[in-house]
Amino acid sequence: MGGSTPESEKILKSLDQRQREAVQTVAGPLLILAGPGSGKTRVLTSRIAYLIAVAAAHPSQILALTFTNKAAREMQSRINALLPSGGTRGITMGTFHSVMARLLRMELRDGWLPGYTAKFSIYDTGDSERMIRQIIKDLHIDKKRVEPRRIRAVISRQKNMMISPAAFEQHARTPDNKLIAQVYHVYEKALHGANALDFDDLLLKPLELFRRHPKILDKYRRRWRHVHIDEYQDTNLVQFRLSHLIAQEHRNICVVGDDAQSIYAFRGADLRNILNFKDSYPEAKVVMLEQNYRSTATIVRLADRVIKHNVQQVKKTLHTDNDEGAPVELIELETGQEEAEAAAKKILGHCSRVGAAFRSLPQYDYRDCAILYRTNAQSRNFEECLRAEGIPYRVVGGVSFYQRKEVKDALAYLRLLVNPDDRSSTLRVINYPRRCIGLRTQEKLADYARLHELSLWEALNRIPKLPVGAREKRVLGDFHSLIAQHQARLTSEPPHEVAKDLLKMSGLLAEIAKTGTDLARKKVDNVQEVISAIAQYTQDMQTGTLDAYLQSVALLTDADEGKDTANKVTLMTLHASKGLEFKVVFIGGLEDELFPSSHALRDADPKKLEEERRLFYVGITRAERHLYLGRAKSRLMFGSTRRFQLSTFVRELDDDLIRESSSANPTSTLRGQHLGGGLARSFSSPKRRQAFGMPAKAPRLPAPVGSGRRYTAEIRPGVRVRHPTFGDGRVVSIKGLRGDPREATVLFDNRGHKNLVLAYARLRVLG
DNA sequence: GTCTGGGGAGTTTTT
DNA sequence: CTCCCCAGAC
Repeated sequence: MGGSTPESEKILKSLDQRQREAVQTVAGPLLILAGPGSGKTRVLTSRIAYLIAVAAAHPSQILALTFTNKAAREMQSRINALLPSGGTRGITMGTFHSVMARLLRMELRDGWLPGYTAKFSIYDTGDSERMIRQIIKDLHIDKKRVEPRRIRAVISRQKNMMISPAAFEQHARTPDNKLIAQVYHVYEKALHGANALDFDDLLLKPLELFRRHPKILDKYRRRWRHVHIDEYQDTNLVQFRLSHLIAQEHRNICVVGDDAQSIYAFRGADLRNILNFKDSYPEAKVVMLEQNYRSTATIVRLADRVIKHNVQQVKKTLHTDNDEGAPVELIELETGQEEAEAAAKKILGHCSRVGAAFRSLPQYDYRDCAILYRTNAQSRNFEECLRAEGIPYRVVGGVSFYQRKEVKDALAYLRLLVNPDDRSSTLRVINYPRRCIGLRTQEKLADYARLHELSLWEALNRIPKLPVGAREKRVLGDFHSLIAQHQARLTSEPPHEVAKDLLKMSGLLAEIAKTGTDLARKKVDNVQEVISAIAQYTQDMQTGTLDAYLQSVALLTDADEGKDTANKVTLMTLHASKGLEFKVVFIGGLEDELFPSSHALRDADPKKLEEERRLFYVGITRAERHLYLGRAKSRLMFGSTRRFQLSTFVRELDDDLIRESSSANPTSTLRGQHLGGGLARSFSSPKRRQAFGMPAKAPRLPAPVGSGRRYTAEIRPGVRVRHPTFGDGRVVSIKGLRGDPREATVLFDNRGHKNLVLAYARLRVLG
């Protein structure tokens, strides 16, 4: 193994001693405990390349599980770069969920799991919730008592812990849990009846498959001789069992993770996987990677101090040889808008030629900057400010392409083609667009189906027998033949052609286009894009089937879409930032109840608080050179302005770690730079503001509305405004503070009076 | 039975 | 703004 070849030289060249040790351990269990910025992705990719180049493993023997699809793609291309001869094709790489979905698609063809076919639908959280809502209705449960959202979460948690409906029912003590157990039962049956798998099933079903059919397990044990799992701290019990089943015989399993970066406990991630790795693999070699190559010493020190406040953790000492770098700045301002402006100014300071030159710092690209926040809702302020400043940006998450309503509707039609038993999709489109199949008729259909243990589609196959009137039979028949016809065509014609026709014939495209607005056109374009995506995906007819497309699309996440090639500032949640790095990072909303979230504070559960602190740690360690922490003293939340205290996470830190600063005016940052180590005071108090030549009162909410610099403050009675769908009109009255109106009554020239919530309606002031 | 429109509520994080 | 619910019109 020690033999040195040109390829192994190349692979090992860029690594330090510890990293090399990890890479060269090619057999047996290996646990790599890697701090942030320690080059763990590099180690993982080098190790895989090394296995292929030096240890002569065949690529197809390698299984590499990543946290996101994007990480898998990146890893693939990095490995290819290390192995100029190529030959990496055949590596099984992807997220746990996507790899298992592919496996199921292969194996379910032969009916290994009764009732499921290879054309199963994948239900996302929304679909699951929809099902649960339906079940609650059927069971006549009062929705006020246990809301569907919570039920879904509880059920998911049980599935993550491999607790069956029966087992959950046995241990259910509270009336709520007894109710949920009941729903859980029906939910599982409904999924099965719909030939559908939720996210948890994508992992549970392979487990079941392996248990029931040792032959299949054996096949994969022999196939995947080298198992790699990245972000191991965020795996759950099912994932542990799965990987253990595959690896326990050959024991070539390499896991990489950092307990301090575990931020997905709410989703079932179980730290015991990484903490107790040695229990399952006592002979495991452990390599600690503690040197940080990413961030300045200042940032590393801050991260280290933050995480020291957690009791629950493996002792690790982060260190770095990097330079001190700039101080971390805490920016305290009055409102969320000002905070967003400060972020924009800071970014301009780094990315504009003037700003960078003034500070005699290297000029960065927009793509080197990121704004991170706790909740998706916080992106709005930042977006508006960046737009007003003309700074290009992209928002990761939020409403991503595949989450838009029109896209989901289109996908529901297509899912129905592939898997007609798909109940959630049926209910979604059976009366959309309107075809006179009302709730009563749907109920009767569902009742009939339940009585005879049929799926909705199977019930539709027996329309003459349904207990509905003649008119209803006709409309149901029309719907049935619409789907059936296109389904038949799918066997002989290209999928995108069939999809195009179905979306047209169903009336969906016309329904979306109906209003004729710009927004409508955009929605139509989105649906067209789905059709072209299918065309592209199914070009390779070997693997590119419509069902494969639909299944892969269900597993796409916001973090996967990013085209990093575009020179734009990245906006995303702290969760989505995991694994990424940026030269300049701005973390916004460092206030109690926002970050840490109210949930973590309210429950006074140290575990939850510690997870939030780890999230802060993750955010801090994304920064390579410059880190800014933003905080607003009051913030608009749920429609009213509330005061917030500085985040516990900042208060608990020693003062010398962070420098206070303010960028309420553009030069203050620049000035602050020349103060050296000294403390630039916060500009938030009137006295201080005046001392720095600023108006004593903080300017009132300059909230830009829509594109351009239109502020809600300008909206007052008598003003002419334009609405994207209602056209022009005149403001009659406003609700809320003067200068900070919340709602406006507008008399439109063609539409009469409308009440508009300004936070949502994209009103533009005319003139 | 079905459709329309007004009213009310909704925001942690996500494979 | 979007989703859901409910009353009342057709």
